[in-house]
Formats: sequence, structure tokens, C-alpha cells
Amino acid sequence: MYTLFFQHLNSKVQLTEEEQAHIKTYLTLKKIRKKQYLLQEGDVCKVIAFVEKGALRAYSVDDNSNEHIIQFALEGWTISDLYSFLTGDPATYNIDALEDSELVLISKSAHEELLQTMPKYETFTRLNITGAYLAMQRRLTSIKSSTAEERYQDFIALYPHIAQRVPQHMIASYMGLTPETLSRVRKRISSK
Amino acid sequence: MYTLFFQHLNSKVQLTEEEQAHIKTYLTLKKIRKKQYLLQEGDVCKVIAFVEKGALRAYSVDDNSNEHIIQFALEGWTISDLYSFLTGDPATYNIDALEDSELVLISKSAHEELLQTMPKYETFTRLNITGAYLAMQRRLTSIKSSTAEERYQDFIALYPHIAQRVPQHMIASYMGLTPETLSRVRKRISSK
DNA sequence: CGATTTTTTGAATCATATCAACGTACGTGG
DNA sequence: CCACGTACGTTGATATGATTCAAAAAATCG
Repeated sequence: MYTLFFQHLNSKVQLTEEEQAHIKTYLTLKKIRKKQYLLQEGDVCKVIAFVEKGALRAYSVDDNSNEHIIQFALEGWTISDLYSFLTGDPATYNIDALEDSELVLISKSAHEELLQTMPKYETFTRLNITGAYLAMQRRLTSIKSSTAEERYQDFIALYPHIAQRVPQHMIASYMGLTPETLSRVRKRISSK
Repeated sequence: MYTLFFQHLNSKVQLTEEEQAHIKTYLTLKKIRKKQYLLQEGDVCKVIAFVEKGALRAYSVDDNSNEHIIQFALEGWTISDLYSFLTGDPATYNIDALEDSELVLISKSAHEELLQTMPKYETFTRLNITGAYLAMQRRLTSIKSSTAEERYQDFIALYPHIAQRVPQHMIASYMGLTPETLSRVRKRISSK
């Protein structure tokens, strides 16, 4: 029902009722069950998905078939393989649902048309990607300058809701650790 | 003299002579000598700098006073502490010149005014930040799914010009390795 | 040229990965 | 609703790759 989506949109660029109704014509809703794929590696990513409800993850699989979680997306977050979406190249990421979820989808043609016809949508897009950039920069910095223990504590502090809803081995994958190591890190922390 | 800057700008959004002249009134030129700071941690980042000539780096210093290089910027690249620039909070990065350099500077007020009055400038900004986001995502993925050896080879392949102009220990810092480790990695590679 | 910075090499140490086993929780079909 | 099977988390022993500290060699700068 788009409510979270428009809440998010309005918090960044003030929209009239008409503008919202207009944008709505470009959007589609999708429900997706736990464990279902929204995107599989090799396919072209056709949509940007905004999470109204539920939880998803994006991950890549390396040559040794280890999964590496790139991103989690809970309510209010956006998820996509942006490179594939923008270029039309095959996706290098998989995206699947960690819980039954409801998504607001923006197709490529919708995205492009909104960008070209609605300045506020471009502003919204710019602010979104800027936020994503800054978040990723923080993540990169923390990977390089902190120990696993500090990083885990930072993660818990920054994303307590994720830690509660997502299995521990996925958090390990997100942080670039093995499940065994994260288990030991947690043990060390709790014994303090 | 802005030539590279406008080349870059024009390659993303087509501008008329008048539009270019208009934008030019918002820009300033700055020459900066090797080893000079453009920004020091703790100060507020007042500008976005586009590199016309030369080379700079952004880095943070952790609790053990180890430097971590966040980004290099050669000709045609943009460098800033974007978080500090956008929020006005004190910078967490230092930026200094690795060579004598020439920069095109965009102040915060110029940036904001251009964003609000010139849709093409907003488009340019959006495309820039999107590119930066995708580049950083690639970097993050490679950190997590490749060995030091592969990562170094990828770096050399992707940025041969940087490898030629920047001391090896800084590349180590950028890649999150100690200088000793990078030296050994190179030795292993060359003995193949 | 001398002084400083950068790179290389060696040896010891440390953090994390790997492999393997076990206990626990969970949800799914009977 | 119980029982079984699968997924998840923990623990231990060992291996591996990177760091650290120290020192020497090589390159660069003034």
C-alpha cells in the first residue's frame, strides 16, 4: 500500500497529492515469500525495490561458492543490483527474501521517465544514492580500521533491528567473517 | 583552466556556451603544492575539488595513528569529505596533495545554488555520485571475496596510472595491507 | 653528496580460516 | 502434535595468511 514509500519520499522532497498520485501510476506492488528470489545472478536487474514490509538480502557467490552478503534491506530500505539496473548487464548479485515481504517496484522505464519529467524525483534519487554512498563509505572505513570485535559491536549498535531478525551466520557473511569466528567473537564479548 | 572540468561535465550533460559561462562564475581555481593539505581532520570541509592536474589522496588516521587511504584522485576525479561537506560536521578525513596540483573548487553555497537553479547540474551531480557509489561497491566486494594477490592484480589492471605515480606503501594503505605484506605479495607475483 | 624515505627481507606472533564433531532449535510432514 | 530431518550455532584442534618488529638495502630529494 505504498504508505512507507511515500512517507520516505515526502521526507526528502515535499510532494502534493497530485504529484503523489502521478508517481503512483509508475509503481507496482509485489509480494514475495521467504526464500524466493527477487533477482538471480546472470539475469538483468529490471527493478529497484523499496521494502514496505519484510526483509531481503543481496549477495554474491564467489568461485569457492561462498556467499558474501552485500546488503540487507528492511522496511524503508531500497535494494537492487544498481549496476545491472543501470547498464542492462547481467546481475552479479542475487537478491532474495529473508521473510515474507511486500515491495514497491520501480521499473527501469518508470525510473527514467520520472527522472526526466519530475525534478523532485531526480532530487529524491540523488539524495538516496548520496545516503547509500555515505553508508558504504562508513562500512569500508570500519572494515579497514577496526578489529572484528569492534566492527561487530558497531554493527549491533547501528543496526539493532537487523541483528534481531537475521540469522547470525548471515551477519558473519555481511561482516566478512566465517560463522565460527563470529561465534567466538560474540563469546569473547559476552565474557566481559 | 577548467578545461578538464567542462569536458567531464559536458560528457555527462550537454551544455551550451552560456550555461558553461554561468557555471564558471561559481567556480574557483586553486593551485596546491605537494604535501599541502586541502583539508585537515577536524576542520569542516568547505569544498568539492575537481582535479585538473596532479594527484591527491583522502585518508583517515586511526587510534594507533595508522593512516588508511580512502581514495586517490588523479586528473578528472573529484575529491572531498562529502559527509562533512553536506552536514557541516568536522571532517574525519585528511586530504593532501601527492603532487603539485591544480583544482577546480565548488563551495557549498555554489553547489547548493547550482543544484536549485540548474537541473543539468543536479543531473551531473547525481551521475557523479552514482558512479562513485558503484566504484566503491566494487571495491568492497573485492576486499571481501579476493585474496590480497588477486586484489593487487585487479588494482593494477583497473588503475595502472595510479600505480605508476603513487608510492607503493600508499597503495598498500589503500588496499588495507601493510607495506611489508604488499612487498611480499609483489614478490610472489613476479616469481611466476 | 648526505639525509630521508621507501622497499625489501627475516623471524616471531597473532587473528582468522578451515575441518570436524556435536548439541540445539526449528518447521514440516505424517 | 509428535518425530524426524535439516539448518544453525558452538567448540576444539590445526593450518594459514597477514602483522609486527627489527634491520638492511635501494631509491629519491635537497
